[in-house]
Amino acid sequence: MSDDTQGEQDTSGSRVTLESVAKRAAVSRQTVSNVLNAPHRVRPMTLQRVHSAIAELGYRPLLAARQLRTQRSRIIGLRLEPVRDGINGAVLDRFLHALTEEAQRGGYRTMLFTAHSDEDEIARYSELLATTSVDAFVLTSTHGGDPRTSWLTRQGVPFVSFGRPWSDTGRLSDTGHSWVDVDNAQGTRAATEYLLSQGHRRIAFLGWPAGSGVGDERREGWRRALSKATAWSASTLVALSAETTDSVEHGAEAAAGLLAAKYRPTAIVCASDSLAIGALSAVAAEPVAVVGFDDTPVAAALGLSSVAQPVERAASDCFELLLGHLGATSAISANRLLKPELVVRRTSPAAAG
Amino acid sequence: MSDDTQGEQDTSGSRVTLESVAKRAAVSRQTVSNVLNAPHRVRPMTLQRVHSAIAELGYRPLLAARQLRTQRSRIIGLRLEPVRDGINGAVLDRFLHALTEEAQRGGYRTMLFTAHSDEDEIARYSELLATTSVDAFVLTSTHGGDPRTSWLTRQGVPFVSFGRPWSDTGRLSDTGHSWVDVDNAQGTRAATEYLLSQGHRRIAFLGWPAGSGVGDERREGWRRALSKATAWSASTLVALSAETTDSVEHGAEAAAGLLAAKYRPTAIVCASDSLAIGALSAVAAEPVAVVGFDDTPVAAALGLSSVAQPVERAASDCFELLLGHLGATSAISANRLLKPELVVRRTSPAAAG
DNA sequence: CAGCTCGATTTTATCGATAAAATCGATCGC
DNA sequence: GCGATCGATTTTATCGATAAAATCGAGCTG
Repeated sequence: MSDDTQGEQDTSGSRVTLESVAKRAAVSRQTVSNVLNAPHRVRPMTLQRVHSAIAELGYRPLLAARQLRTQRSRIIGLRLEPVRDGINGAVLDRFLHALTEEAQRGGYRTMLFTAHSDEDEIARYSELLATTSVDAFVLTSTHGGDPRTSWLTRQGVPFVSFGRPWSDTGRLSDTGHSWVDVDNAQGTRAATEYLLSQGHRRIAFLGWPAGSGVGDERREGWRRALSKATAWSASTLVALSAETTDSVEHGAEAAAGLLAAKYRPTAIVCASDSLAIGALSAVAAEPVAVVGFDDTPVAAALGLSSVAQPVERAASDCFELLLGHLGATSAISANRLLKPELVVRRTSPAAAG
Repeated sequence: MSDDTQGEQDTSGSRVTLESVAKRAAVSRQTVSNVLNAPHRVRPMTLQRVHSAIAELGYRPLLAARQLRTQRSRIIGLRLEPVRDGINGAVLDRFLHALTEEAQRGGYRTMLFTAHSDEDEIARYSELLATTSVDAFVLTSTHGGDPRTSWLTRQGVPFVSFGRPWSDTGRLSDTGHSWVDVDNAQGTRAATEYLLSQGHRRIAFLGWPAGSGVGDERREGWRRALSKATAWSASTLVALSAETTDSVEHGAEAAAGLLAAKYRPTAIVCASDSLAIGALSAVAAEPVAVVGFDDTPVAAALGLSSVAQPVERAASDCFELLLGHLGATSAISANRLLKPELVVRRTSPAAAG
C-alpha cells in the first residue's frame, strides 16, 4: 500500500481540514491558519509542531473555502485568441506558457476563456468578476481604441496588457494602465543596422498598412536607421517601402513589386515572419537578404533571420506588475519596454557587390 | 451613470447574493437556489418571479461558495506543454482553443498548469485535486508506458486523453480509459491513395524511428495502401522508407537520401509537416510530390499538401466524454476514433511521366 | 371527514477557511 | 506590587451557497 507520491494521505476517506490538523497539533484551528498565512504571529515551537502535523496528514487548504472567505481566487484570467495565421500565434503560445509557469511559481493559476470580439471579452470579464472566478487579467493584442482597457480601469480591476495602449489613430496613448511591451522600432532598427554593417545600402521595408501601431513602429525603426546612415531622400524611402496585409501570399506579391521597382533593394526588412516567408519565395535564388520579425518556429525551420521578442521575460514582467496591483489597494501603473534581439540566420548574407 | 454592459448592478457596493434575490422575490434563499439548480421543483409562477428578481439585480452565483458546498469546481485542468518545435505545437494550440470554447459553452472552465515531466505532472494533479481546484483532466501527448493515465485511473479521477494509450513497445494497449484520437493510418493511407490516383507509383515514406506509436501508425497506413495497390516487395517497401527525428533539417537530409537511392521516389509521404518542409527543400525544383501531416499553418503558408486532423471535433468529443464521466458515478470508458482529411495543395502534383 | 399523499416551500445544518475580537499569562514600568 | 502592555492563542462570527429534513396546505381516498 505504499504510494508513489509522497504525502499520499487520506486512506481514511475523509478530507484533511484545518480542524484535523489543529487536533493533531493540539492547537486551535485559527493557529493552524496563522501558521500558513501569518507565521510571525506564532511561537517557533508551535510553528514547528503544526508544520509537522501538516506534513504528516498531508494537509492542503481547500481553495474554495479560502476564496469564499477572502474574496480572492488567486487566479489570473486570460483570453485565448483564435489562432489567426498560426505563424504569429506561436508568440502568444510561448507567452501563455511562460505566464502560466511564472504564475504557478508565484502561487497563482491561469484560467482561460474565449471571446469573439472585444465586447464579448468584456462580457466575459464581467462574468468572471461577478463570480469571483479571477482576481486579475492579462490582456494581449492591444489595439487602437481598445475598449477593454478603459472598461477594466473604470471597474478598478487589476490588469496588465502585453502590448502598449494605442490611440484610434495608431499613435501611442497614455491611458495610465500597466503594460509590458517590446520595443518594435528598436527591433527593426537593429535588423536594418545589421544589414548596413553587412554592406547593404538599398534596404527595403515590407510591412502592414499604416495605422496599426505595432506595424507603424516597425516601419519607423527601419526608416530612422536608414535615414541616419544613408543619403536616401524621404521620397526614395517611401519608394523602398511596401505595404500589404499580413500573409505569405501578399508578402510574396509585395516583395516581387519591390524587386521590380526602380530602386531594386538588396535586402528586405519585414514586419512579420509571414511576410518574410513570402518575400523569400519572391526572392528565390537571387542574393537578396530577408529579415523577418517574431522569430517564430517557422523562421528557425527555414533558416530565416528574424527579430526575436523576449517573450518569457515579457511574461514574467507582466506577472510581476500584476502582483504589484494585487498587493496594493492603490493603482500605481508601471511599464516595461523590452529590447528585442536580432537572430541572424542564412537569409541575411552580406551584400553581393 | 448608464453603463455599457447590461445588468451592470451593484451601485450600492454590496454583493448581490441569494439572500438579496430571495428578499426581492419574497421567497426563501433555498427557493432561489432551486430555481437555478432544480427548476422542476418550483411552481411556474414562483419561477418567473424569481427569474425576474435575478435579472433585475443582476445576480450571479459566487462560484467559490457553490464549490465549497458541492465539492465541485466545474473546472477542467490541462497541462500546457512546452512549445517543442512550435510547428506541430500549433495543433495543440488549436485543440486548446476549441476545448476552452466547448467547455465554456457547457458551463465549464479550463485551467492551465505546466510540468517538466510526467512525474511532475502527476504531482500537479495531486495538488489540484487536493485543493479541489479541478474536477477533471484532459491529457495530451499520450505515449508508451504513460504513468499519468494509470495514476488517474487508480485515483478514480475523471479524465479523457487526446491520443490513444500506447504500450511501452509502441503498440496500442487497452488501459480502459476514455480517449479521443485521430486515425493516423487512415491519414497516410488517404495521402498515399491520392498520390496513386495521380499516377505516382514509387511513393516513399519519411517518418520517425519505430516505437513511437503515432509514428508507426502513420507508416503503416502508407505501407498498406502501397502494398495493396502495387507490386512492390516487402524489401522494396523498406527501401522506400526513411526514419529520422522530427525536424526540418533531419527531414531534408533523409529526403535527400531517399532521392539518391536505388528506387528514386516520385512522391514522399511524411509523418509531419516539419519533415515535409525539410523534404521540400531537398526536392527543390524537381517534380517530386510531398505530403505532410497535421496541416499546420506553415503548411498552408508554403502550399504544402498535408493531412489535417479534425482538431475542433476532437476537442468537443473530449469534452463530451468528460461530461459523461462527470455526470455518472460509475466509470464507463468510451472512445472516439476520428478520420483525418487530406488537404491538397501545390506540393502534390500528378506524376511527371 | 380523518388520514394520507404529494408538491411547494422553508428551516436547519454544513461545506472549510479567515477576520476580528476576546482571552490569558507573562513581563514591565514606576 | 498593581495596572498597563504585549505576545500568543483561542473564541466567535462570517463568507454564500446547497443538501437534507421539516413544514404546510391542498387534494385525494375510503
